[in-house]
Amino acid sequence: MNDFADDHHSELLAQVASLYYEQDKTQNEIAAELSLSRVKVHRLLQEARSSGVVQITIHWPMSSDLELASALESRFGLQKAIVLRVRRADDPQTLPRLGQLTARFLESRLRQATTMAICVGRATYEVVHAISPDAQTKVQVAQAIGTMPRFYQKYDSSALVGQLAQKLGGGVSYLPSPLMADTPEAAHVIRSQRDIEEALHVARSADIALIGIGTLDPQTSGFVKTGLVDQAGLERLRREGAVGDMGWRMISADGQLFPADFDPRIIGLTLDDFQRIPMTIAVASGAVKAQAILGALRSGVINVLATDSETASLVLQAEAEITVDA
Amino acid sequence: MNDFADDHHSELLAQVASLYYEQDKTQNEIAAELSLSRVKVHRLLQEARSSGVVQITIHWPMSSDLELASALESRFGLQKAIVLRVRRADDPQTLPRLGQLTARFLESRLRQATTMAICVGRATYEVVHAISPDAQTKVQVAQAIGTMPRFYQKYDSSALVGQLAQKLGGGVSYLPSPLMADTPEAAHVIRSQRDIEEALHVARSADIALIGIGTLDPQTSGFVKTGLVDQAGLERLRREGAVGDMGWRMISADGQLFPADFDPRIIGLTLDDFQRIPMTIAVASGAVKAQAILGALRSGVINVLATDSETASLVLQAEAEITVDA
DNA sequence: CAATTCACTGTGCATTTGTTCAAAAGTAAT
DNA sequence: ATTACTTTTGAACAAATGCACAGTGAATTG
Repeated sequence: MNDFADDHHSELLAQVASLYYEQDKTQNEIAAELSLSRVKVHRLLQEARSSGVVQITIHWPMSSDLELASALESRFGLQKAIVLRVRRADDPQTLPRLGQLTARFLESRLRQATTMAICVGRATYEVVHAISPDAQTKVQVAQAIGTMPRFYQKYDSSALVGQLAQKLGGGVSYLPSPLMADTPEAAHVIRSQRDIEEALHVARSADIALIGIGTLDPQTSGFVKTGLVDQAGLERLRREGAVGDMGWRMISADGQLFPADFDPRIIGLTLDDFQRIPMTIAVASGAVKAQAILGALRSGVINVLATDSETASLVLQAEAEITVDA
Repeated sequence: MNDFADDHHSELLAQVASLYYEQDKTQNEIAAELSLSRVKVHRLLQEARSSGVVQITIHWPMSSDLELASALESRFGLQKAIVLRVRRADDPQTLPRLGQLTARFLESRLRQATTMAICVGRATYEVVHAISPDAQTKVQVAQAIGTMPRFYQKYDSSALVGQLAQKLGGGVSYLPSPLMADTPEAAHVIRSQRDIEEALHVARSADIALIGIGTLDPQTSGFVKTGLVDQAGLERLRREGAVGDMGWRMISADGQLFPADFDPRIIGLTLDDFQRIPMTIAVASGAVKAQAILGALRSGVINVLATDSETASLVLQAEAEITVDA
């Protein structure tokens, strides 16, 4: 009953909105057509806007902040920095847009590549999502870390790998293993399996790697979301000097591998592996990631960083402060 | 150079649009703030709208046409008809919306199911796309027909199956075979492979099947898009009495399997297989599909039909005409 | 170099839109 | 049925918007 009435009402809203916005009629014309008063039409339009029946979206042009980019490049010796210019740091559109920008860069580099290794993550998901299916570069796509448990499906590693390979029209190398074994010994056994050894070898010998950077923020951390580490554990890691992770390898503020207790149990490429890959692209955006990004940049593992202007400023600022202190 | 200027211009457009539409400032206020004349602001807003920097979308409420639905149900002995009410038949939003509506129905039926078979297609893609990832029904998803060649990746059968299984949190049964073998003999060999026999068996014993309905219209036909049949061949099929296809099996106007020359070469469920599945859901929308849908309904293979009100009317009308003639 | 064109600008006025307010129409409780 | 209350309505006015047109200057052409 209520549904019925509601439905009719929002249908009216949509109808008025369509006449006004799509068919460019005046409120008076609409009022006459539907035999309503003009004021009523006006109120319906107001309601349509506020209730979301009419949605007005503004497509900001995507532009890079070249100044910040070259500042990052020279400061950290990067091959390339991609800095998406943003107005507000918390804009929910930032990550998809950064993905778009990064995807374009990646597409341009993929022509000369034969194998690409990828890690899961919200940011890398967006990059893969934004890759054009016409790219068709016949690049082999390799899963660089094991599959995570209980994670939101969208960011599942193997699915991401498959999707990308399909878009690029190339082969896939899955890493058929959990992300983390229960004990270091089990991890050793798993790593020594022929299939897994081979998959890791393929990933290691990639020309390009795409990874995300994680934080120790309990709201954001993939460690908490996957249940691999609890909030208390996260807090302890932070106290002991960890600032974030790259491909699930914890790093400290100075860019060294932080020896987390679970580190030997991870199945996937190590920081050294990533360092040996000719081009390692890290994507990360958001104020909370600034410290982690700084650590990642100092590690020397990254050749290309994609981020937003807000975060880039914070990173550069933090670097300047610490350098002055020292 | 030009890029730079263009970028600045559309940035201005976006800025003005944001101030006007998001921050509800008046054109006069904006003019003052950016030191432009009010007329200029007005013109920028016009340009922003016409150039697509500002996009206004109207979300029509989704409603079913229950009258048409029950007319279809009683006329063709369907378990259920889903009829999306549409205003214009050619609205590009129709298919996604129909997918949404069908997905909701499917989700409600999936709780009692253990296995679901699906066929590729634009319409079924939309249904799968609209399934909520929280559904988590642990249903096994089975690919009901082989994988097509050279098709737009988005509609690739195996990818669709994988995506759905992931959303539903259940297992997958791939059909590792091309859609069509080169000769009937080769098809026979392929079908007799253990893996394929098994995959077909899983699909056949599904509780629910989801299929699309194809037409012989050269613009729309998947046969032409995949290059399996050329336009001339399509024309010949039409002359000989075929009206469309379900899961790549051609049907005639009276709902019989039309014996196309390529039929024995297809690897996938047959019409008889689909008929034996307790609930076969067909999704199809668009005026060009009316004849094909009519044939499909008459075949008795379908238990549930999802379509739009426009197409539903055409189908009922065509049925009435032919019945009167006879 | 003048002439012509063309794209762009802003003034002034007509039209459209937004707001206010008092009256009307519901609603619920006594 | 009466009261006290909220909600909805549209007339009237104020504000904002849209448009036609004339003016400006830069670029192009004879």
